[in-house]
Formats: sequence, C-alpha cells, structure tokens
Amino acid sequence: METRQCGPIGRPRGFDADEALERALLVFWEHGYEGASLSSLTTAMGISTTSMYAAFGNKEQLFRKALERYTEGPGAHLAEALREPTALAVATAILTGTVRSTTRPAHPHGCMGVQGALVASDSGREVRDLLVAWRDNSYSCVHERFRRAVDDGDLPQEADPGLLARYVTTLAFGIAVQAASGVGRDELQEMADAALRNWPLT
Amino acid sequence: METRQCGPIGRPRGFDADEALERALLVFWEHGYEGASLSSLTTAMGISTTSMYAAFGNKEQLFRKALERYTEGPGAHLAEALREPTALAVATAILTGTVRSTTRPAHPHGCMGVQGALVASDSGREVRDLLVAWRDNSYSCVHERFRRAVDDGDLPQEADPGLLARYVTTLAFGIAVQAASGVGRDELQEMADAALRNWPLT
DNA sequence: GGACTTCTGTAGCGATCGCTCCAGAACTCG
DNA sequence: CGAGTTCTGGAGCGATCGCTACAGAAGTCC
Repeated sequence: METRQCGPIGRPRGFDADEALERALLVFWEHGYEGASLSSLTTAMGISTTSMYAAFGNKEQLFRKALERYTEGPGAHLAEALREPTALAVATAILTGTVRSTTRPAHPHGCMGVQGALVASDSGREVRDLLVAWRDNSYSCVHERFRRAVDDGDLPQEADPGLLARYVTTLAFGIAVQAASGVGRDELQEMADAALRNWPLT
Repeated sequence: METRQCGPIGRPRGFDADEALERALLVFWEHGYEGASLSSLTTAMGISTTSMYAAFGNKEQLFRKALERYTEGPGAHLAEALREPTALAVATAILTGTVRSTTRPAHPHGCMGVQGALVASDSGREVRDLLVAWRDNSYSCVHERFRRAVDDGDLPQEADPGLLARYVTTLAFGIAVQAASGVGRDELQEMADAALRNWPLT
C-alpha cells in the first residue's frame, strides 16, 4: 500500500482555532472560569457552541488549553525569569514581570492563574484544583531555582530557598490581587523594588 | 394616647438570624459570591428561600451583611492591629493576624475579602466592586496609620507610608491566596516574619 | 459524478439559577 | 373569640446554564 500526500479529509474548519483560543483566554482571564459563560465565550470567539465543542471538547478543556496558552504567553515571564543568572535577578524579574503582565493596558488586569478560579462551586472544583497545582508549580520552580543558587554559592549557605520562594510568590500573588483591584502599575513597581531592597531577607 | 409595652406583632421568626448569617458567611467564604448558590446557602442556613428573602432581602444583600460580619469577626484582626503602638507592631499584627485567620482549621481557608469575588460575571459586577472597595479601604486604613506613625516620629521622616501600606497589604493578599491554595500556617508565618525583618524597608 | 468525512448553525435538551406567589401557620391585639 | 400582622414551606416562575441531536454545507477520495 502506497503512502500518499493528502490534505485533511472533510469540510475544513471555518475559523482560526488559535485566534479563537486567544479570545477565549481573554474572557477567562477577565471573568474567571465560572464567570465566563459559554455564550460569552463563543460570542467572543466568533463561533457557535457546536464548533467550540468540536474543536476544544468542552468548557473545562477549553479552559485548560487557555491556561496553557496563558502560561506560554502573558505568563511566560516566570520561565524567562528563572533563567536569570542570579537569585536576585530572578526575584527581580519575577516581580517586575508580574507587575507588567497584571497591569497591561487593554488587557484584563490581574493573573489568570490566581483569579481564574480562586474559589468555585462544587462543579468547578477540578478547575480550582488545576489552578492550585498551577500556582504550586510556580512556587516549586522558584524553590528549585533558589536551591540551585545556594548550591552555586550565589545565595549564602544559610539562606532558606523555600522561604525565599514563598516570599517572592506571595508578593507576586498579592500583586495580582492588587492589579485586579485596579492599583496602578507604577505604584506596584515601586513597591516591588522596595520589597527586594533587603535581599535575601538577611 | 398611652404608650404601652408590646412585643413584635405577627408570627415570630422560627430561626436565629444571627446564626443563619454565620452559616451563610461560611458558604460565601468558601465558595465565593457566585460559587455559592441559593440552595447551598439556604441548606446551610437551615431555612427556606422564602425565609431568607424575608429576613435578608436577596442574595446580594445577604452577601453584604455576611461581609460586614466577616469584617467584625474573622477579619477583625486588621482593626485590632491598627491600634498597636508602633508601625512595626501594626505591620506584624496585620500579617500574623492574616496568617492565622486564613489558615484556621475547620474554617474556610483564605480571605473572604479576596476570594469572595476577585472576578465575576456581568451579574456579579456590583459585588466585585464592593470587594474592591473593601480591599481599598483596608489599604487606606493602613496608609493613614503609617502616615500618623511618620508624624509621631515612630517612622523616619523619609519613610513612604503609602509604599509601606502597599507592601503590607500586598503580602496580606498574597498570604490569602497561598492559604486558599492549601499552604500551611507555619510556613506562612515564617515567611511573614522574614518579610518584616528589614522594617521599614530601609 | 457518488461515497465518505468533517465542520457548520439552529433548535432545544434537562438542570439549575435567583426569585416570587400563595395559602396556611403562629403570633399580638381588642 | 375574630381581626390583623408576620413568618413558613412548597410549588413554580422565566432565564440561563453547559451541552447535544440533527440536517445540511463543504471539503477529499475513487
């Protein structure tokens, strides 16, 4: 049997799935998982509910894919920050990146990983747990990066990488809450700078 | 016409409104405004929807009264902290109180003022704005307390009360997010202690 | 062309949402 | 007692929830 080049069989998709996901991401980011209704999502995506279900599965899977896209897009500053050469540079980049991404004009304010489903009804428990794991993973990455900084001698031997990671992530989550409340970018940036003035918390 | 002692006219209420409000508070605290359905609320309160509406008005007014109760109960540590004699004692009491109240065993984890409605659908916008104002008021109270500390010479003249207040409230909101994610009390308390080791942020 | 596969919009499913109508129960009055 | 007032549960309102059945449209195959 001969393999042959063949395009996809059947009627081709009438919309750009990537752009539709981006639109859904913005709705989830602004209103949260349960605050975003299917009708508001499909309206923003410009497609019917049938097309959404065919392309993404269901609302929860759409949210999971939107969260992945968020992590690699607006939330990419974390992964980038971890590649900074020193622990202080990592911490600075995390907080600066968080301030910038949570207060971007013409974007939803706050962090999708925080406000996407900080609490939920019973039917949203799985998504809430997904975001708990998302935040815990953020902490773990920072923790491990700081542990490496201790091993490298970048951080003093007596420094507590776990405590430092908890400090930085707590500030980041707090910044996300402040941003969601409408607090301005410059004020948060000043505060972030001041919070790291005494690194690594002597 | 003679005034006379008279009890309340009509059939007396068959439940303790105060205790019912407490039960509703716990449901709102755990699931948020929109995540708490009327049926889950009335079930927890032990009354019918009719009784709830007669006693509290509607869901939004029930939430407002629950928030007041929260502020005077589990959230009272803020008002108490503001009465501490020094700015450092105020900041320490705020963070310690936040850690304790957001990680209390057998209570919902996190802060109702944060997770009650950090985001919402269109129909919940008013409650979201109510909590934005609630958080902003918390910041303002701390801000004013620190301003007074500067006037009193407790904080150095060059200290920025607004920045310090933003720092403390950001940590408190961040602690609330961490607690809602299941992070333990002791770990958060250690972090809070470390965060104030360099007060007032030189 | 006809067979096959996939995407599309409409229409509507059962369930739940917040909320209200209504008749009766439980009290204070005169 | 009867009149007046308020609280109670049940039953159900219209609207919206997430989701799906269905038939037709739009492609690739032979």
